[in-house]
Amino acid sequence: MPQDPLTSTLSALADPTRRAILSRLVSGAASVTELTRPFDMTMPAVSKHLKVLQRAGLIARTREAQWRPCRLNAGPLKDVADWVEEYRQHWEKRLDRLDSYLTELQQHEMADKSTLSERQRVAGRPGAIETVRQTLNRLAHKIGRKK
Amino acid sequence: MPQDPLTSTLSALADPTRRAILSRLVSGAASVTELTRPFDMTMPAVSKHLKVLQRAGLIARTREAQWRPCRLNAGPLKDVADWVEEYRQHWEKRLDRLDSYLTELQQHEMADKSTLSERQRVAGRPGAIETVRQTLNRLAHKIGRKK
DNA sequence: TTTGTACTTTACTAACCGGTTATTTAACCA
DNA sequence: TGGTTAAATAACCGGTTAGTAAAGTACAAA
Repeated sequence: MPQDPLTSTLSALADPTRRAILSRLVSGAASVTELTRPFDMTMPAVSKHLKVLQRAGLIARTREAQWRPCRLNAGPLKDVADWVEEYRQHWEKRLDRLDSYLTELQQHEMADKSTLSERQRVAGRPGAIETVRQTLNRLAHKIGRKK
Repeated sequence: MPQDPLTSTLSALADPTRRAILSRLVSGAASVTELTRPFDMTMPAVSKHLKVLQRAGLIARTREAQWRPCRLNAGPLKDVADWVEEYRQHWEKRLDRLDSYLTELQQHEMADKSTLSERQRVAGRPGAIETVRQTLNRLAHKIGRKK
């Protein structure tokens, strides 16, 4: 079952051994033996990691006599960078004070809602403050970071 | 066994459902029921995903009567952005022609090496071209992208 | 042609993952 | 009090993953 590219890239990266391999390949192509050396691990294990990286398109392999050197292919990392970039405004604390103030208000709004039994059914749907927050987010997206 | 933060963040992101949850939380806090709605999945399943996100520090949970609203915490995403940034020069094809030319040379170098049996033992250790490439990489790092 | 080197493949195991149903906890409401 | 709702927890299941040891493949060296 082929998963979408971003998922397979992130899965490949979600392993410290594989990230170390990529970081080694920054300084140039390397054989499997050489890639195995720094790890407390057998060669077949590294061979498997390489297959994962290859299926994610993060490395390319050629044939050179009895060696099968790997070289880095960073292309898929751009997708990761693009994905994470969407969240930059959320970790840079640009509008943070206002945002946490809205969070406060929102909690009170939810609390108020829950005292009205009839309204309970629509709990979880955006209220007025939520709407303000969304507008704010869109605004921040526009002015904060030009795509 | 607690894995390092970057690993647990990337593992959490390596699932389309969890990424969709994060993207939903951009527009504000949400209850588990609300987060479950868009998916063809039971609430316990989503609850598990939320636990993974929480352990990675990507969401925070509070208590509001019988609801347990989640809100986004993008902090750990900065680490991902920082990690991937190290590879930007490798997907932007700035020095690409020169790099692939060096790759060519390097392959010949490896081939030449393998004709000298005595030198075989040091196969995989950087040769002259590799050294050039490393210098080039460091240079590109300095001029290509100011941290 | 034999030997050695680099690597892959196979077969296996233990742990983990993503989902399920059923049960339990906790808060609100009538 | 007893009933309803939100969510978590427990127990389970099938598929995947990360490792191993051992056998197989392909090329080079002597």
